Amino acid sequence: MPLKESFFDDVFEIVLKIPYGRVTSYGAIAEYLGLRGSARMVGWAMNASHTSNRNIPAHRVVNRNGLLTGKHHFGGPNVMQQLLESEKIKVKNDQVVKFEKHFWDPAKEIAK
DNA sequence: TGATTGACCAACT
DNA sequence: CAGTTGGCCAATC
Repeated sequence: MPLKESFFDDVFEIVLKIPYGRVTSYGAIAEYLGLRGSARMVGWAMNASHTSNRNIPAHRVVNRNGLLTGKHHFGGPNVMQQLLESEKIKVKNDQVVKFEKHFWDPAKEIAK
């Protein structure tokens, strides 16, 4: 088991562990990795997710406000919202409804 | 090789 | 209350 090849792989692992109908935030992932403050890197990882061989449900990752900041990176402005609504997650005004309810904290759920 | 930017967040002014 | 700054790491110019 090699060490972390890169910061992105760790992010992908976590994102892949997000259960159906749940969402998390960039900051939560970064913080779980002990990189609080580098939430921007999580965004970069998401940007690279589409190049990864794995299918990364990046639509389950939103900003701290539950806002779909990266919706434009899905190939379309509506794609992200559509994907979320497909998982019974309601999105209104580019924002996840009841975000706190759908919020999935890796630090608590993964329980390393 | 140095400077800039990037799907963020929190604190400070 | 809104705009600015600092912070973190990696990739692009």
